[in-house]
Amino acid sequence: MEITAFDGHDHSACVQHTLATAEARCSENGLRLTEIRRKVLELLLIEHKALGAYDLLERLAAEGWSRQPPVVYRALAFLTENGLAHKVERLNAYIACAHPDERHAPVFLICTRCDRVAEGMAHLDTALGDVARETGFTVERAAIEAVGVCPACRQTEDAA
Amino acid sequence: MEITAFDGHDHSACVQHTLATAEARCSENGLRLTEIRRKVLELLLIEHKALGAYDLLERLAAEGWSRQPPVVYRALAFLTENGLAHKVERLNAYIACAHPDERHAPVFLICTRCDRVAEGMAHLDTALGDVARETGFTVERAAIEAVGVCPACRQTEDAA
DNA sequence: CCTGGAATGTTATAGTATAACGACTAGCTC
DNA sequence: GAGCTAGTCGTTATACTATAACATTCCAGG
Repeated sequence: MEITAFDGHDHSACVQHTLATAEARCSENGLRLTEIRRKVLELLLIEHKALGAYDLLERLAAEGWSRQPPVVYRALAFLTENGLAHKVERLNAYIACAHPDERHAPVFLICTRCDRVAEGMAHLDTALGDVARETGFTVERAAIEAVGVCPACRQTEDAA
Repeated sequence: MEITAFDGHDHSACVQHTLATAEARCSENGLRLTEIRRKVLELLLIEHKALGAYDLLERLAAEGWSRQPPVVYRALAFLTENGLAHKVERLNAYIACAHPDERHAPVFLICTRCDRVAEGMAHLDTALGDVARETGFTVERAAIEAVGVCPACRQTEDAA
């Protein structure tokens, strides 16, 4: 598993690669990655952290789009429904999917110090197997959200 | 692990027992389970499902409390901070903790058909061990939220 | 073409949550 | 018991998040 949010990495290449992947996946599946949807995904990728809907809306407005909430909520709905982004429920914020190629239950590691969010993957069987089996509950989708301290912030605090 | 939400069980006994446990825990720890906090916990226990803050507020108002949002949000903050209730982020709703005695990461099984929510427990090591180890992220709290179909609803649908 | 479904623009409103401040109370110290 | 202090509660106002509804435009397939 790769988890890049807490590492240094070539970010502009990472953005371009993910956008290209998203375009490919959409055209394969007959989905329309329209200009605004692409732009929202790009904003999420560039920022590389979770952004609130109204924060995104400001950035869209700065580039000439309308400032009406449905503008951004519709784009986010498209992206989340098609596995290109996730909502981090705990933050009421949205983040580009870091693993769009693989079917997975997202695991969000939310740093309470710097607000950055890393996305890992969990296998549902591992995380939920026992519970689901005992209850007979059929899991359709799941997410794990953990709050804590990322390595960088921990190091800073330990030094202090 | 006991998971009672999808079973039949003696509900009034279950409510009384949990309230008694909560009182005991609070007095042990020097916490004040005031009248309104106790009432909110009782409402959550009686309903045995996730309730929205404003839904709770209505019920409180029906029993003579003020209808101002802070009334219920403050009680909910107390209950969630002290492990007596949880917020189900996915639903913006609150539910009494089903396992107040044990330190755990809650696992919510949210039925999309009947809206009932069952709470299981996960061990953080199991659910998050790999991810946390690889990244060096220090997990403070975590929750798993799964949406799907509960056994009762599944049976109904299979029959149809 | 032209037409039907998808996407977008816009207005309005619904739903969720907290800031801020004053009044009151319980428990503590002297 | 008087006075202090921290916590709790009542209230007003407001901030933040999200969607309903409907008109208009776009565009792929017939």
